[in-house]
Amino acid sequence: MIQIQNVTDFSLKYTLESGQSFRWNRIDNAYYGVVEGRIFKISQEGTTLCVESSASEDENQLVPFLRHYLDLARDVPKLLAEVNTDAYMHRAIERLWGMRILNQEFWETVASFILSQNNNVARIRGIIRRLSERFGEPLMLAEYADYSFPNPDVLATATEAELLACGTGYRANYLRNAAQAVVSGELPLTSVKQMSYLEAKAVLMRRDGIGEKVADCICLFSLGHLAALPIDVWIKRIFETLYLRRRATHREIRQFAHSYFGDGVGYAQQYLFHYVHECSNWADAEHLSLIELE
DNA sequence: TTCCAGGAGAGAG
DNA sequence: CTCTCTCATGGA
Repeated sequence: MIQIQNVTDFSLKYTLESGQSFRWNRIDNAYYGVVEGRIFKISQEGTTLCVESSASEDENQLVPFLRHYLDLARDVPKLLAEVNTDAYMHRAIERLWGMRILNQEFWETVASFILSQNNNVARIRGIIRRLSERFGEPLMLAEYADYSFPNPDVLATATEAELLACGTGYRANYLRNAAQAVVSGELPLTSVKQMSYLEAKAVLMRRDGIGEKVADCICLFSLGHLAALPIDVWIKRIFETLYLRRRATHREIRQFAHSYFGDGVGYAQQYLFHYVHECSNWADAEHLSLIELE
């Protein structure tokens, strides 16, 4: 067991349970998940993270890897201070203090958010679990068993029936086409990782099944582009009712959000998104009464 | 039964 | 450009 000390302004719970990763399971006080081919067991005690890995890696490999994955090197208090611009953001930041944006493996994030469209988190998790069981490699950490996320070449040769059996629904061909594009080099993952936010987003959106919202999720949750702003129905609703107080196009929301929150808009978005889900009675908040929009 | 879920694409206007 | 309809699936 390896410890990561002096981890301040970090919440393992909010980071792993805020809908950016679909691979973590909480058992008692610990989170089990598969990241890039090995199982991690992570628990947080104050400012200490206790980590176990199914791979035989020493502290000098594991700690830098997880610090990057969990975004621990970022000055989050400074970033949050910059987007703490109103009472509502203040509440979200206070409530979810320490939530960070993960830096997840690129291909898994591409595939996961292709599957996320018109879907809910519980079902997305189930689909990804079944895909991993069916097409991934088995892994063990003590008594805990899981599977690696399947590589593009495996999914590229899967039949539609096999993908449908995992519950992908009509997204099966989107997933397989993306996998084939990675294999063929049409979607060059390593070079996309080097691109700017807007370049990477444009390349991703050339794939069938990746629109603006999914591309932004990939850019934000995998590539570290904090200027990315995934606009789903809830983020749209928040900006329309709380900030703009009128119906607005995605373009208008995007423009407002960038001028209002600045470069850390992606982080701000994640706090807003998770806050409305954590507080399911968000409409009851006295300052956020639902406004009738024509 | 209908509605909804971290949407996207095709078609019409 | 915007609006509308449909897509597969399962839980509420």
